[in-house]
Amino acid sequence: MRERAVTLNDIAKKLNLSTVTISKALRNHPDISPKTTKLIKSVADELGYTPNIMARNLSARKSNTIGLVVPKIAHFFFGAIIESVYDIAFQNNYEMILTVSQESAEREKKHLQTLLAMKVDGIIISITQETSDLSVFDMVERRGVPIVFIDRVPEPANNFTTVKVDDRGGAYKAIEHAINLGYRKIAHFGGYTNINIGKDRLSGFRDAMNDHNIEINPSWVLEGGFGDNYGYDSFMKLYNEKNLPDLIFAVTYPVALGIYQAVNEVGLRIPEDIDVICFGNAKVQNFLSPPLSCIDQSTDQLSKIAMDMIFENIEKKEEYSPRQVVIDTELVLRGTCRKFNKE
Amino acid sequence: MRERAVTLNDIAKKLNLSTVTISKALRNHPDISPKTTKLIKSVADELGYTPNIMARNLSARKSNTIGLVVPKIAHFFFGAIIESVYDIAFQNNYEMILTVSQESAEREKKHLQTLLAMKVDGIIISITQETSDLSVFDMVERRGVPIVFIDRVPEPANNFTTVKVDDRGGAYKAIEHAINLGYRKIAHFGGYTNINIGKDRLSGFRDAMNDHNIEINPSWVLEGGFGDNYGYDSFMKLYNEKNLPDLIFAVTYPVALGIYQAVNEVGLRIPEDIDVICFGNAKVQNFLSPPLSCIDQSTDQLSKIAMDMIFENIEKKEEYSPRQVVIDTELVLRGTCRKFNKE
DNA sequence: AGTGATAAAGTTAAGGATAAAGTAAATAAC
DNA sequence: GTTATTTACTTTATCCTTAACTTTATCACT
Repeated sequence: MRERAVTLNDIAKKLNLSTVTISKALRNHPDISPKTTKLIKSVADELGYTPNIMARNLSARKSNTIGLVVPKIAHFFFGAIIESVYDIAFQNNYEMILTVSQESAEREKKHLQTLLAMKVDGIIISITQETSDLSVFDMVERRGVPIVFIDRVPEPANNFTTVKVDDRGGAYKAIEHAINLGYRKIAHFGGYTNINIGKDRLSGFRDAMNDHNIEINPSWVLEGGFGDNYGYDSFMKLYNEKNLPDLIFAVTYPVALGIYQAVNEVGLRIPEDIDVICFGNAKVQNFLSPPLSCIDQSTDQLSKIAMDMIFENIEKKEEYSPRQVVIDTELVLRGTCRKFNKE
Repeated sequence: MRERAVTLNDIAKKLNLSTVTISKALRNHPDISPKTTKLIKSVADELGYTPNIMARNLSARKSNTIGLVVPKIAHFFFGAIIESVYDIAFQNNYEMILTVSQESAEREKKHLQTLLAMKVDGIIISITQETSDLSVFDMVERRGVPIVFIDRVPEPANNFTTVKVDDRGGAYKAIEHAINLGYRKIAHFGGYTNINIGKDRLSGFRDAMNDHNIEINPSWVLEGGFGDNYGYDSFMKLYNEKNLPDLIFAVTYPVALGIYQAVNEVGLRIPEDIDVICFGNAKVQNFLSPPLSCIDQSTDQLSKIAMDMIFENIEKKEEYSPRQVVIDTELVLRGTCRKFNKE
């Protein structure tokens, strides 16, 4: 037996009141007397009323929903972002629509259109590796839907509201630390440089090396991915060329995982034979042997700031002007990149 | 400058046609002549029309949205479930609303109500550890909203549609394999037994041991969690008691990770000093040393079957009757649990 | 010429909730 | 005792789209 959902109208009929009175009572509107409100609420409870959110949204021109667009899910960083964005949304009585671009700019655009059509109140997005056409984002802004970029942001960013980590500074900090420990032969397995995270991490590496007058060996500066197979392949390439550095700075932790695997396979040891540090922190790094040191980028902080800006933007609307927030990274030293420094 | 979204009405006015004509044309309804349809579409394009999905949903009493309720996000298994459910939804032109119960039955209930209020067309859920009141699920069914349980299912399950892995069989297979390799001193770090996955994995362990006439050492059968700290603590407990088995069967892979960490800390080696196998497969297991063997439960298969059932149920509606699907597991041997068998 | 069928629109109502404006009765103000 | 203000509701209009029905025009056939 199917049960039709109870509507305001059903309650209204039962009590011989108008739908609007019911609506107001349930929203604690002062128009309605406490006595009636109480009565209405008890009847609503009894009938098992749940508001039809689509109708409410249509009427209110607001959905209490925020849309999230990420390039991937099954990646620790984005998993963590999704989780903390979700948590904050939930605490603020917002629902979240999750969409995944799978690194396709076309899908990304489609998702944004869908989110607009769904009348989300705000959008948080981490763009794809290949996103170059920024006009979609302008369109979103023209529609008056607040959009905040997180971690992977468009460039130039000045017209957009963005939060990201200090990629260049983080990389710089790590490399400088390594240099101070005595490392000289340092490689960088970098990502794509058309996206800020790839470019900035590379330039942090470069700057740190240059500032300390250490020559960069071009054959040690690779470029081309963020995944474990890229780390694996890159290591193997250098290994086969018998051209291994002392330390590899990996652009992401999956790249470092690929390195771990390759190192294991060829029978070398970390950190004795080859050492590794990476950008990005994931819980599993603790369980590797040795535990992997990294540059931590707080996903909680990123999400919190992004969501705060979204909420502020939703309230202010017209007067909100774009801003760019850059948050600090933290060097987390575990079992790698600790030369001369082992307890 | 804020732009109001273009509606059917705007197009209608511009062309001096009725809204309905526009609506029909854009949906390729045969009522409208190809010529007019073409004209309307071009104007819609030019004005940048996007349908208001909330209005459409309200009118159609259907949302093209499916709701997903999981206990956690930042866990490989659920991350993978989310990703593949999302992919299938996307391919079928559905959106996905993700909600996370954080293992709280109360939140779970609230999420289900929200999803109903949002008029999702179907719900996929993996229940919390503490869910005991099944009346919420009955309520969902009475509302005519298809609901499919995935992996963690209520018990008894006969009134519900469920997909899960053969937990008992998978555990049995692993233990039997270990016994055949010569392992005798086998421990089980189990989860909570009030949830099917904890209970069934334990009984697979028990049955395999009994069937091969191997006595179960009660002090090796622990119970109480699915997370890494539980694995860590449990190992440490046995270690301090100087009561270590040869092989530990961990109820989940995070439990195994905790074991890895503890083993490392006390300076033992896997698999030489103590060996591990776990239920559940995650990519990172390949990057551990040694790579962790496990019982693989195909998240893709689980999701695919769950979604197929949801779609079928959405179409059939009234006549759909609950069914329970159990899919097979696969033993994945990597670097652990391979005694006498090392190449 | 008159009937019927078909094509291509148009009209109305419904979906459920809410904002804005309106009304009647009770209370307050002077 | 008349006017102003509150209180507690009700009525109406709106959000935008779609299903179901109706109208008008055109053409074919007897």
